[in-house]
Amino acid sequence: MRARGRQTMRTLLDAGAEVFAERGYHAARVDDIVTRAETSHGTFYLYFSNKEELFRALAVDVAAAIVELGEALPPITADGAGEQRLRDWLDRFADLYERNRSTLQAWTEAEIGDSEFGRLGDDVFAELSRVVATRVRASAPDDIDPVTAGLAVVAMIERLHYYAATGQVRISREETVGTLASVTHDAIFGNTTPRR
Amino acid sequence: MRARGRQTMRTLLDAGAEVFAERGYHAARVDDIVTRAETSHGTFYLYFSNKEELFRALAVDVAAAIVELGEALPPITADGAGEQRLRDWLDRFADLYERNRSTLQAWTEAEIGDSEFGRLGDDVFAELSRVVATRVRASAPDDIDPVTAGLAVVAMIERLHYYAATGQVRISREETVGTLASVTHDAIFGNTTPRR
Amino acid sequence: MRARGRQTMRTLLDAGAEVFAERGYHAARVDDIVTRAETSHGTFYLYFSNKEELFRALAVDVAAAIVELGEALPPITADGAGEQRLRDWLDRFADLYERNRSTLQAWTEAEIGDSEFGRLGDDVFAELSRVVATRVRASAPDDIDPVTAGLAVVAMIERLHYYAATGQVRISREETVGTLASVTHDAIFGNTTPRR
Amino acid sequence: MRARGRQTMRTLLDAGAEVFAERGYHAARVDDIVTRAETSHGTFYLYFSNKEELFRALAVDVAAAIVELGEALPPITADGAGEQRLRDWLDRFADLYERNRSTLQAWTEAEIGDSEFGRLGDDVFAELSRVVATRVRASAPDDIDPVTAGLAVVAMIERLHYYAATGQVRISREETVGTLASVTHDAIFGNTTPRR
DNA sequence: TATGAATGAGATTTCATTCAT
DNA sequence: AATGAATGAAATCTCATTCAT
Repeated sequence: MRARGRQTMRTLLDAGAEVFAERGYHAARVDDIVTRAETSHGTFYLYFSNKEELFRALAVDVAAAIVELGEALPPITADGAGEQRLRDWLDRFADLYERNRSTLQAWTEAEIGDSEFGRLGDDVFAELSRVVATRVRASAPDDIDPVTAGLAVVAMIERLHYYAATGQVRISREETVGTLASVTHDAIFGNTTPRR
Repeated sequence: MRARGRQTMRTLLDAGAEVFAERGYHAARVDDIVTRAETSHGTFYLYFSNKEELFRALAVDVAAAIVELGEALPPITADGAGEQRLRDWLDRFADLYERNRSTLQAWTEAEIGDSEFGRLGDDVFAELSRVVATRVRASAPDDIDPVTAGLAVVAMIERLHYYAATGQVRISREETVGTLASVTHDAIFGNTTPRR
Repeated sequence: MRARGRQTMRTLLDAGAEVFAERGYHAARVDDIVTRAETSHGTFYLYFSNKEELFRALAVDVAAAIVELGEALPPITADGAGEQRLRDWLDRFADLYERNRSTLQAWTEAEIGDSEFGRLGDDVFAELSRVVATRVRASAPDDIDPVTAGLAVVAMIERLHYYAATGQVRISREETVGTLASVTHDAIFGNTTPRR
Repeated sequence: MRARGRQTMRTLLDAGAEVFAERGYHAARVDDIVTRAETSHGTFYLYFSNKEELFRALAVDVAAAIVELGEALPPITADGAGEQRLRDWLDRFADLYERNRSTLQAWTEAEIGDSEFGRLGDDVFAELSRVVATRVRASAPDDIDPVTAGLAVVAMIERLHYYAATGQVRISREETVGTLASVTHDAIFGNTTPRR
């Protein structure tokens, strides 16, 4: 594939991301995508064998970015510095979510049955949960599984962003990050800030 | 509607719930539903004006049950008794999720764009979050919004069940409930169990 | 399937046979068939999952008729009575070919690669050849295989009708039957009619 | 056209012959041909204005070879020497069929409706039939048309090779040629070999 | 002379919904 | 109250051919 081809593919991917975000995965039509990309159906099928494959191409990239970010999660300590590091990391997560809002939103909808998306999503979540687990392990009570606890935290982080992104609730980015940092840190180390 | 009609409607609702669970809202075909219900297309449209309406009929019931359960959330105290009450409530939530697994799973997928499902889901979540917020308020640090924190917790609870239900991860019901109780209680009151 | 459904299916089969005959298997469009049958695409796919399946339905019937006719091939003797019986049988074959002209013509075109049509055609030819072989066996020279000779004769019969039917050559039905009877009988028993 | 151009054209013709043989005329894609020829769509249309023209280029050559072979059919006599000459000629026909198997196989499928291929094929068959007719004429009974009889024989020869070539039946080349020689000679002069 | 990319007309297929009985 | 049949709009996908370099 030459430069022109790569450019066309890029245009299609971008158009796809936009359309998926606007209309959702299922309601998105290949026709919408090619119209947005100002190209033809024929060209679309030159690069992707169907809508699902284009989505997978988007999802794979995002998955890689999430895993990479997961690996960058720093050790979290019980003190204020630890909470700040957590907050910084969550800020980067928010960046990533914002940048890939459309794909992540559509992912939820595509993730049904035994599609590959599901498995891809699993891998990402499993990886993230494992990383979080290593941070939780040090402090978790004996009777709960750190990996499950990690998964719960990851689920919370992802879903709150999802609700914020879809506009189902109206929360600012700062609020989202701040709340998650506080709740997560408390969940791990206990609530040490002064009560009202 | 006579007894026979009610029976037919019931059969269709049950069939719909199963098919939605298996294939997801979008992939579910009216044909799948009527085949499962051992009836005909004609009959389907005698009771529901379209696929969406059948789903709404399922969703409305579940939504009411969730709101009702939310209202039953007892005051949570920092001590062991408080955590036990939280655990008991989460147990009932697990019951509810299990009983309506199919609808709740499909809901996620249907919840896109500006459909009524989304709004219905919003109401449910908002209501639950508000209730949780009243419990969180007492202990949350000054700088975070209790409603947002409540929403975060609710998101965590719902999503972990979702992952467990779809089999994307393999966690037992006990583990799910236990972890959620522990993490949630810790998030609110701090981790008071002995560290390893 | 009720009476109405059977009628619709019949209409589609008839329309298919006509269209295949007129335009050939490959050039035939589902659209041509439904237009001819005065029905809709939707209805077509209610009865056949694609063009190929409709053709197979036609071909299976014809195949059965040919095999049945093959079984009716009487013992052929060297005398004039034998040739007359052969001629009568070829007349019935001509009837059958005429009645199913369209399908048999299209079959040639569809029969390529490893499609099921090919195998179906094989079975028919093999069966016919075997029957002819039993008649040839009595008189064939030692060094040739009666089944191969039977196949050769069957090939000749089928192809001559095909050429006559497609109009590639202009031969009357009488001429076709007469020539085949004479040539086939001679091939088996030797040319006993007076030379010019 | 320079040497390089001729080479490219040759490569395309060869690739076309292979692909037509494997997949049949209709199922053959220009894409298959250019991939096999390790060249591009652009180049294909530089040498042939369409798929049909490439096929015609192949067919014309084969047609000429068949006509030429037809003219080489020697006078056939009733004695063993005559049958041997016939056998030798059929052997050359088998050579020709083998060499051009791919094109001849595809030809059958392409020959539909009023395409030029049909007419090309007609000419070839007509020519062959006429030649065979001159050999048959001497011995045929009064009531059959020698040209029709010739056509019947030609049809038999061609089809038996076709069946053998497509692998629809499993006959060796020797068996094919032997059977055709025997049956054809018998058809013309009567069966003179000793009966079993 | 060669080619990768683009095209778009047209084919197939699906499926929610309506109809006639 | 029930149903089998029909519909057709809209979606997906294919591929011979043309274009720009």
